[in-house]
Amino acid sequence: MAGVHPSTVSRVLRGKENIPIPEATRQRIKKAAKDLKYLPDERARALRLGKSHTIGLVVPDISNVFFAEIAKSIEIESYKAGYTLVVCDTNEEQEKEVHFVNNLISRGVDGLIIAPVQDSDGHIFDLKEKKYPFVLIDRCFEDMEANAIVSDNEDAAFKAVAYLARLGHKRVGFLSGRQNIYTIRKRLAGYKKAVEEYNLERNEALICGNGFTFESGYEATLEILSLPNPSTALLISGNIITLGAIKAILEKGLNIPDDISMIGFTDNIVSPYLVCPLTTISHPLREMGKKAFDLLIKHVESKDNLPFTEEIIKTQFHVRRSTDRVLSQVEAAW
Amino acid sequence: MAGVHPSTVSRVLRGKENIPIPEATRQRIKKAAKDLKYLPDERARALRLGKSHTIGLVVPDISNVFFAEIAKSIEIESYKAGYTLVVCDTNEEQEKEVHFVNNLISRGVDGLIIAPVQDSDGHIFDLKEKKYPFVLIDRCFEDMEANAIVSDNEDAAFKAVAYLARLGHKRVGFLSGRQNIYTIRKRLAGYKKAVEEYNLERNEALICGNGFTFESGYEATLEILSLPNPSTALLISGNIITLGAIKAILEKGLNIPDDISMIGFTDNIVSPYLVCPLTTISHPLREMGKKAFDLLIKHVESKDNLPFTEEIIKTQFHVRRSTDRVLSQVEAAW
DNA sequence: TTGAAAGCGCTACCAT
DNA sequence: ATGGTAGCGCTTTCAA
Repeated sequence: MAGVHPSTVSRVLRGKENIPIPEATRQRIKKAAKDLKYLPDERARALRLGKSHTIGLVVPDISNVFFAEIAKSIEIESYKAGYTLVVCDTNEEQEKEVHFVNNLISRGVDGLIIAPVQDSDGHIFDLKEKKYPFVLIDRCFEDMEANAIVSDNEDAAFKAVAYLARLGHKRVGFLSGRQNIYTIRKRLAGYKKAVEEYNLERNEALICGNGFTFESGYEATLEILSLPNPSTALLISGNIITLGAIKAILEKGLNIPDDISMIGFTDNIVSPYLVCPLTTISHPLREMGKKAFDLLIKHVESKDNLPFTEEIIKTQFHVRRSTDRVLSQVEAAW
Repeated sequence: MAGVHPSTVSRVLRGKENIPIPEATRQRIKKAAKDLKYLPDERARALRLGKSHTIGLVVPDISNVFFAEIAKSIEIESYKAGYTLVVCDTNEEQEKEVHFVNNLISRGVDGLIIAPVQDSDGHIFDLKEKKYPFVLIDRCFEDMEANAIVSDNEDAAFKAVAYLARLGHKRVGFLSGRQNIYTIRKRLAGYKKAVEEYNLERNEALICGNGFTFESGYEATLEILSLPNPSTALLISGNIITLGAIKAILEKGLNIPDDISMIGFTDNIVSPYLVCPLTTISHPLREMGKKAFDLLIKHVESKDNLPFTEEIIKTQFHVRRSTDRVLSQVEAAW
């Protein structure tokens, strides 16, 4: 339409200012592009250039605010950096994760951020072998060296149980999510350490649940409350589980926190406004997302083989009391 | 590696069973593919085939459970149908939306589902002009014929206010989100209609707020509570806003629902477990997501120009009382 | 039964 | 200052 060769169009439209092209031609081409509402075909560019300026994010549940927050911060960072983010939701299903990882590679994303399901790791080892840039977030594999941004689950669980112990609790229940993933194993380790150190009741029946759904939280809580000696406090590993637990507690006619104390392992915007203000462990999700993105891009844009980076981020402890609905933030340092 | 021509490999790997290729060759090729961990380059395929089996979803805030639920259901449907979903979060910024829509088209998605920011619509008209398949979800443009799946906001708002009127309220506040979008305009219309019909106090100051953030909910509520005659009930247009409103109400030392009643315009999994169980209007988000996906795919896979479909989905009214934390679902039919 | 060639849209390189 | 050409990886058509 501008009467010039495609290569010339290409040069003008990507603003190669250093190439000598008369202003007249430039304008003609730009006008034509505008009139035609021309959009470059990014597939073709990616094919030609070997770079897509796209990264993939694979999370187990985008409808859980925990991962939605992470996704949001990574989205914001990618936009700023001129990358497009592709988000995939595995629904905690290993098969879907493998599918998505392969699919994303197939479509030429420059790198991946993954919160893995952790029922298997072969596909992740494949990524390493191919030297494909990727960063694990929230969950990592302890027997695998890889880029990872995780939070300090063990320490947080320890401090939470210690806090309950100091309030006088002797039987603390632990509502776990899926037990074979990194975060839960770490939290369980911290829980057990505190149980030892504070000489609380050791009872496997107090460790209950195996899933991140509302129902599993509800049922696990009912189990614990039906014990001959039910726990007087609960440490709860997830946003949605917490709601199931509340339902069970209320149905049993119990009061929170008079009859049973709760600490939630993830904080979110509703925590202060629940039935009873919920004391929580807060994960700096936005920060984790940003760090994961920055780390990934560093690897994507570097020519050399950078060494892997693993960062464990400190959590914070938010004490919330029913007497005050005002959020008070206590440093986890005690 | 299998000693055959790429075209033969292509034929085998995509299971063109009708093409006569000896089983021996087939096995050789499949083995080689497996050993090499070969993954087809979807960019190249898309380029060649003119079809990417990818659809794009553009939402204003993925960290809001409202859109996260929609995203989740669309994700599930696409996976089942063999499509990959690309989710983009515009953060309610028009500029980002235009960027994402163009970007998605550039990368050859087969169709788009959009919950638009609605500060402008030129880029949407462009889609229509190019006959690009797309479906609007949750928010549509009243002066534009297009595929759309929305819920019955006006009716829902009317019934909610009517419900409050029947409880004896005379001054009902309306906490709106961004006022220039479809959903809010419709809700406002329903609100005003009920105010007329039930002869409630007409006062523009009772309509307050312009944003979907926690802060805007907080501040709008403070404004309403600071009126000479504060409202005795609130209709609240959003998940996050609701939390800001609760904060404001509690800070004022008021009790929910004794001093002030609340109805939330979106229901979610935490609604029953807030400070006071929240009566809500529930949008069938999963159903809306599925309908939007099915409609989009119908258009994507049809050769002809199908007529546009606009569907308005009924909402439901969930009455929740502080005396019972058990969810009681009342048909919106009364 | 398989290979060769063309082309999807783009851009880097080499010519002119 | 611009045009031609090749090739990214794939699939389809035609040829053998």
